[in-house]
Amino acid sequence: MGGTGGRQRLAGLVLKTFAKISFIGYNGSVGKNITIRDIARESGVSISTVSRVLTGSANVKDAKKKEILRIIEKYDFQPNMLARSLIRTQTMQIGYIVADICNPYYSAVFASCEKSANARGYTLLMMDSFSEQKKEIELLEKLERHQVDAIIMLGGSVDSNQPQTEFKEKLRSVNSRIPVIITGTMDGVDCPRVEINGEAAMQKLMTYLNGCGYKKLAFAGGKNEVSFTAWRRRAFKVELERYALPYYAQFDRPSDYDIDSGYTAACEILNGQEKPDAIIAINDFVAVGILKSLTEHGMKVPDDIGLVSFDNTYIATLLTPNLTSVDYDYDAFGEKIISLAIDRIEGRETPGISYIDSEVVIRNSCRRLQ
Amino acid sequence: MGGTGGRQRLAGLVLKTFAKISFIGYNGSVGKNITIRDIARESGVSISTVSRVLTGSANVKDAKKKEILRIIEKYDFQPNMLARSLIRTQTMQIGYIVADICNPYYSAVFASCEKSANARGYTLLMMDSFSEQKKEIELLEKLERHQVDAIIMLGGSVDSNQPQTEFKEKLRSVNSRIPVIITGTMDGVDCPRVEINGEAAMQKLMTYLNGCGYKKLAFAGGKNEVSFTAWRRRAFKVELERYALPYYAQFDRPSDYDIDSGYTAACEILNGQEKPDAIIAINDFVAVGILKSLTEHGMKVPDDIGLVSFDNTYIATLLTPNLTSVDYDYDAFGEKIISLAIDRIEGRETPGISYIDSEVVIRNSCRRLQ
DNA sequence: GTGAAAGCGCTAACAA
DNA sequence: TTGTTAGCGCTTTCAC
Repeated sequence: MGGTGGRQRLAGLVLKTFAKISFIGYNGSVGKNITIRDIARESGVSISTVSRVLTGSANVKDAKKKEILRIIEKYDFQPNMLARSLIRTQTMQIGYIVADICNPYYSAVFASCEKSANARGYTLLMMDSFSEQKKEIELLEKLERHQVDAIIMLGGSVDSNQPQTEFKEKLRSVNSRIPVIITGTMDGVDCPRVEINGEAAMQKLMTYLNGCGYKKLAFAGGKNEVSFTAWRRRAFKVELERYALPYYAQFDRPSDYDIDSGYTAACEILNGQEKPDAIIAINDFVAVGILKSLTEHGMKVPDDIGLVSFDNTYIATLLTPNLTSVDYDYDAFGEKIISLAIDRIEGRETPGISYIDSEVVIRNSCRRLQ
Repeated sequence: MGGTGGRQRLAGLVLKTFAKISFIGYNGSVGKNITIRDIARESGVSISTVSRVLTGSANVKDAKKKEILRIIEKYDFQPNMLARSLIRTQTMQIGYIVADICNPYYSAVFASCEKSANARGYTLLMMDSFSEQKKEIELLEKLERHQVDAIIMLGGSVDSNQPQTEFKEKLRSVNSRIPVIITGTMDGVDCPRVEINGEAAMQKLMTYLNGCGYKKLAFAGGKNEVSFTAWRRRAFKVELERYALPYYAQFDRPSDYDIDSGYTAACEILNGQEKPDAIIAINDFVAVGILKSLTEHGMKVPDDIGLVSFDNTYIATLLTPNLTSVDYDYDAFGEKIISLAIDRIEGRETPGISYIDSEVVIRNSCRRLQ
């Protein structure tokens, strides 16, 4: 390549020839990728000395150091991380596969992870799987090609309790070479898992509802194929028993995780003669749909009926009334995920499963019954 | 390194010695990074031949190709992109700096960009600047170190019309080496820009409102330091004149871009004797705050007052009533940004500025006045 | 159709 | 404290 910047190479052979004389590169600047070698030449030292000031790996005489830094500054030189990573066999990058970054729950967790990762010198390489299993497998491969130091997976297959042999096989294979951290309850794969303590969350919520005096509880509770959902449904029943509350089969509705699905579930719940006095939504989106349906049925929240949900995304504060919702400690969530990843990267032992705590954030969608 | 996988290196010298015999690596697997060399050896060919089947750059005899692919499959081998990128001086990665990924507007644009980029063989390297200028500068440097082929910036400094010399200088410097695409209206830097056509958006909205028969319009319109905001405010006044509608200074309020700020602005607007008959919010969050305030003032939307906003994020569909909001063509937005980036990467000419169209999505927050 | 060899930009022994 | 050198894993001439 000689004097040609790499970027110009694409322009083809003709340009390449030009380049040796004077290539007018992108934006009219002289196209030339500065390297450590150029810095060394202009500073009058060897490349190792430049490398030393770049990495701080050894002492360099102050005068030289100053001069080198001056030249680096002069060219706004940034060392090539590809080369560094190649030789260190460490990229300081962590892959991040998420089901849907537009979902506020996932973006909140991501933002928290990004902060924790950055604070520890790592960069996240985030990719959206759109919950497609084929895409998840592709992304695992892509991240491996990019030599990420670890991979984090949120949502999608790792939240499912269906078979999905192909995915598990790939996950196992990748995980044998790169630490993979999953959230969600997928088993049969030897990755550290971070999970919201769903039973505890449901317990806290039910304690609150029982304290309010609600007796006839409905649950728009997500799909049973999603494992965390199945667990919450189980916990819901356990808690009903604990407080000696009746279980109404017609109030226990499966749902998807979006607004429409909440709307439909609420319509079904409100269909019969008997009405619940409070509804639990599996997440804030479902609560939105429920609220719409309630409004259409002429029922006021919280006057006529209580409404609560899980996740406490900012959606809960968007609604009128503001929604009482179960909050997870998102900061701790991200921190836990990242520190697990780094523990694995650095060869430390990690617990097979870690739980994230939750807390009921009380707003205005329930009231104290007499 | 010999037989030791890079990842284990961190464990220190002791392990390194072990490694030569039989290193029990991560998760109990034998730690060894498979390389093209291993594949070549086991397939009985040279590394160039393996490289050829990996890249498809030249013909390889079918029998050999099959055997090589078999061995690749056997080890689930993924070629090291660091090495490939280093030699090709091209990473097929595009850096993406965004002000706040948790904001649904930004996450929608990002998701669209990600799809377009992937479809064209590129990967996005997304980083959150949290709107901090210092962080933005750091991220520009980081992305340059990572040798991204281009950089996209959304929100933060590129949306500001304040001085910010330091940032502009860095941006100019980076942009002389790597194509940088910005959204927003920052000038004085020679980057291709993609912008929502704010005047057209305001025009369409005002045409709609005028058609409904609204006469006394209020505008909770964001900060004037944000340049797209300033443009919209200007357009707002132009449109008032066009339809011969009066301008009420007390109805033209600055705001931030969040719920609370919308709430405050609405309170100020509703403070006086005179009331507007419709309020325009600079984005959906602000509309949420306005709606809260209206509800508290006992005003019903759309019966007593109209409410519209910009951005048409999913928030617009969360509210009751569903919000009429100006939608941008998000698919086209992402596609435009990415294709500009790739045009620049590949050395093609690009327009200095490209506009994105908008469209009023009519829902239930306005009505036709008599 | 294939292999040998040079080298992308950097780090880290090893020598001096 | 510094320079020389051998690679990291791959692609790509160049020669056969």
